[in-house]
Amino acid sequence: MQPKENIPEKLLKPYDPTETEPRLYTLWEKSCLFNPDICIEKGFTLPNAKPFTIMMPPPNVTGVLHMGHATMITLEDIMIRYHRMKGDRTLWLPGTDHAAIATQSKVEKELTKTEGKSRHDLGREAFLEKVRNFAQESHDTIVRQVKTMGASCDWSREAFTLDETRTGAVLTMFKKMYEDGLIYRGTRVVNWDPKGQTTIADDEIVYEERMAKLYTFKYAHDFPISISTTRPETKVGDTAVAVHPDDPRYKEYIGKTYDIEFCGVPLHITIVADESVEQEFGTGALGVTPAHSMIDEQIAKKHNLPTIPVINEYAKMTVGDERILNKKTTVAREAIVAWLREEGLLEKEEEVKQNVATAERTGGIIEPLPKLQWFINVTKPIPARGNKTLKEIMRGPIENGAIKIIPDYFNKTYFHWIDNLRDWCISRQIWYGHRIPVWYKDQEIYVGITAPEGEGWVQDEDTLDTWFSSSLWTFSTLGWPEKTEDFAIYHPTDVLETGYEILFFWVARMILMTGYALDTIPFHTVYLHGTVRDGQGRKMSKSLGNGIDPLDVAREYGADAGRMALVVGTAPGTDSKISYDKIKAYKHFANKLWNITRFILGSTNNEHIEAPLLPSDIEQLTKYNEIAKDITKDIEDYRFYMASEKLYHYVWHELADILLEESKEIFLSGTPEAQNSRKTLLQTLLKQSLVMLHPFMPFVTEEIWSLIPHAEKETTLLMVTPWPVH
RNA sequence: GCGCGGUUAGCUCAGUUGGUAGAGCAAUCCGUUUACACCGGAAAGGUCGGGGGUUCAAGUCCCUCACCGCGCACCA
Repeated sequence: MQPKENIPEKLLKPYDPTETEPRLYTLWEKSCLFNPDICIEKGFTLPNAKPFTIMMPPPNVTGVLHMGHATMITLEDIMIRYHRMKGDRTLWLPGTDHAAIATQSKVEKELTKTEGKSRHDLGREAFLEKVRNFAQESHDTIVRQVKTMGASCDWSREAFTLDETRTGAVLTMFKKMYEDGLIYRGTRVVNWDPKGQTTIADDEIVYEERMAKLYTFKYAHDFPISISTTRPETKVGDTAVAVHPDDPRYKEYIGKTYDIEFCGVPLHITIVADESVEQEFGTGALGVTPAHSMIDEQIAKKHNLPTIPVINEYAKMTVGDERILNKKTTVAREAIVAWLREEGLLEKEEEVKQNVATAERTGGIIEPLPKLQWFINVTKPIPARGNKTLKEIMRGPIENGAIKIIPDYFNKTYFHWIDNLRDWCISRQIWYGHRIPVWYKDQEIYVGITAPEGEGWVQDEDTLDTWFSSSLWTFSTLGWPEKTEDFAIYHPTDVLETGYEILFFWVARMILMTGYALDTIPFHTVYLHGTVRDGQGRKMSKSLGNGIDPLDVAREYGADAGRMALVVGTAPGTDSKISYDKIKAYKHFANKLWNITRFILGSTNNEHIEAPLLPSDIEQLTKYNEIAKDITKDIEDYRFYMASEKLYHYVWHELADILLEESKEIFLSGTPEAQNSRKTLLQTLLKQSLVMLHPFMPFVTEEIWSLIPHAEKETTLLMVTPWPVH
C-alpha cells in the first residue's frame, strides 16, 4: 500500500533543480552558517574546534566564470562542507582578483572598438573609472555564478585584491621588501610588450612556433667572420661577435676590433670569446646585441661591452638613415636584407622553425628592451631568515614536506622552475593596479605607504605586477598587517586548491611572500586540478565555441549534476573531459535519490520509525558503516573522485537496486517485526546517504532532508548535520 | 636540449602499500508487476602500448623502445 496523501506533493513529481537550488541558497545565506562565527554562536561548532581554512583563488574580474572555475568551486565546497559537518571551525573566504593587465587590456580593446579611443585619449583617472565599472560588473556576475554553484563561502569576509585592506597589505609589503634590500630598481633587458606597452614577466610569455628565415652574412666585406640571425635589423645594435674560445676557425681574431658601416650605421665590433657559444650552431659565431637580447646582455656584461639600444617601445628603429629609421622592425628587416643582397654580403637564407615569444594577454610579439624597472631579488641572503634567499624560502617547505603538493609529481616541476628563476620584474607600465609607492624629487627617492610631506614629489607612474598582490592572498585576506583575530585563528590555511597552470605564477610566490614576511607557510596542502576540456578533449575557448557555461548547466541540469560531473572520475593534476552526457547522468542520479525518498516515505507513511533491527538488517547497517568509513578516508586523502563514485554506486546499486527491491517483498508478506525493522533500516540508510552526499550534491540532499520525517534530536539543516564517521 | 605526465572495455577514465582488472556513457537482448523509462534485469566487451627484468605473484616495481600530451630552456 502506498498512501500517497502522506507524501509531500512535490515528491510526487520528478525532482526540479531549477526551482529548488536558488531557494535553498537563499535559505543557507539567511541562516548565516557559512560564517564560522555564527556556527559557533548557534552551537553547531565548538568554540575550541580545530580550524579548517581555504582561501578561494580569486577569479579575475575579466568576465564570466568557466568550467575550470566550476571545478575549483566544487572541489573546495566539497572540502568545506565536509569539514563543517565534521565540526571543524570552517572558513572559506571568497574574493576576486583585479588581474591588472588582463582587465585593463580587455577594457582597452572594448574602448577602441566602440569609441575608437585609446586609454591615453581618456587620461589616467577617466580610464581607471571605466575599468573600475567594468570590474564591478564582472565581479557581480562572478558572485552570482559562484552562488549558483552552491558555494558555501563566507561572503561577510569577501575580499578583492585591489580593495583598501588588500592595498594596505601590498604597500606595506613593498616597503618592507625595499627596506630589506630585496626590491631594487635597475636597468635590465626586460620582456617588453609593444602592443600592451608594458613589461611582462617571464612566465607571462607564450611561445608560438612559427617559420622564420635564418640569414647568414657578414657585416662587411672586410669583416672576417660570418654570423647568422633571424633578426638582421637588430644587428645595427651589435657591439661584439662572440665565438667559442676553443674554436680553431676564429681563435686568431679574438680580442681584435673592427670599425665598419652596416647599412649606413657605424659599428664598432669586438671579437670576444665566450664559453656559451655553441660551435656547431650556425657559423659558430654570435653577433652580440646587448640591448635586445637577454643572453647577449649577459655576454656583454661579462666582457664589459657597451649597450646600444636601436629599437624603441613601439618596436620601431631608432638609428640609421631613411631606409630603417622609425621603421617597424619587420620593415627594417626587409630593408637590411635587401641591402645585404645588393652588397653581396648575404651568404645563406634558410627556413627554420622558431619559437616566437608573445604576450599572453595581448598577443603582441615580445621585444627585449633595456628598461628601468623594479625587481625582486631572489638570490640575496636575508639575515632575518637565517640568510636564506627567496629562492631557498620557496624551495624549503616543499623539500621538507611542510607543504604537500597533490599530485606529488609536481614537486619536480616546481624545483625545476625555481632553478631557472631570475629576478622577478614587478613593475608594469599600466594604470590599473597598485601604484608603486615610490616618490621622486630630484635625486631623492621616498618609499612609503602614503605620499611624503613637502612639495615637488612625483610618484612613480608604474603599477605592480598583479601577482604581487595575489601572492599575499592567504594573509592579506585575514587583515594583515593588522594583528587580527582572524589571522591568529585561520593562518596558515589548510588547503590551496587551484589549477596546475598557475603553480609558478601563484603558488610559488605565495610560498615566497609568506615565508619571507611571516616566516611560515601559507597552506599545508596544495591540491592541483587539471584543465577541463570538452567531450573531444579540446580546450574550451570562445573561438571554438565549445565552452560550457556553468550557469547553463545549472539551469538545464542543476548545479548538483554539474558538480558531480566535474568531480567523478577526475583525478588531481589530470585534465578531464566534460560533456552533456556526463552531466545528464548525474541529473538522473539526483532524480533517483528523489524517487528513493518517495518510495521510502510511501512505505513508512511519512513517519519517523525507530524499531529494533533484525540481524539481517543490522548486517546491512554494518555494511554501510564500512563503506562510509572507506568514503570518509577517501575524502580525507583528497580522493574526491573515488568518494563520489562510491556514493553514487552505493545509493543506486545497493540501496535502490537491492535493498529497495527486496523491501517490496518484505512489506507485502513479511512479519510486522521484519517490516518495522526494514522501515527503520531504510530511513537510516537514506539519511546517512544524504549526509554523506551533501558535500557533493548539496541542493538535492538538503531539499530531501527538509521533506522527510526526523527524530527530534536531528537538525533541521543538513548542511550543519554532523558527519557520521570520525 | 632538460624535465614531467599519459598509453587499461567502442568512448571517457578509475585502479590508494604488487595478489590473475573496475565504473560511467554508448552499443545488445529481455522486461512497463504501483519509487523511478531521468527505470529494472541479463549478457557482451580488455594478451592493461611493444620488448626485457625482479618476484611464488606485476596494470601496479626496475630497464628499454615507440607514440601522444605538457612544462622549462634555447631560438645566433
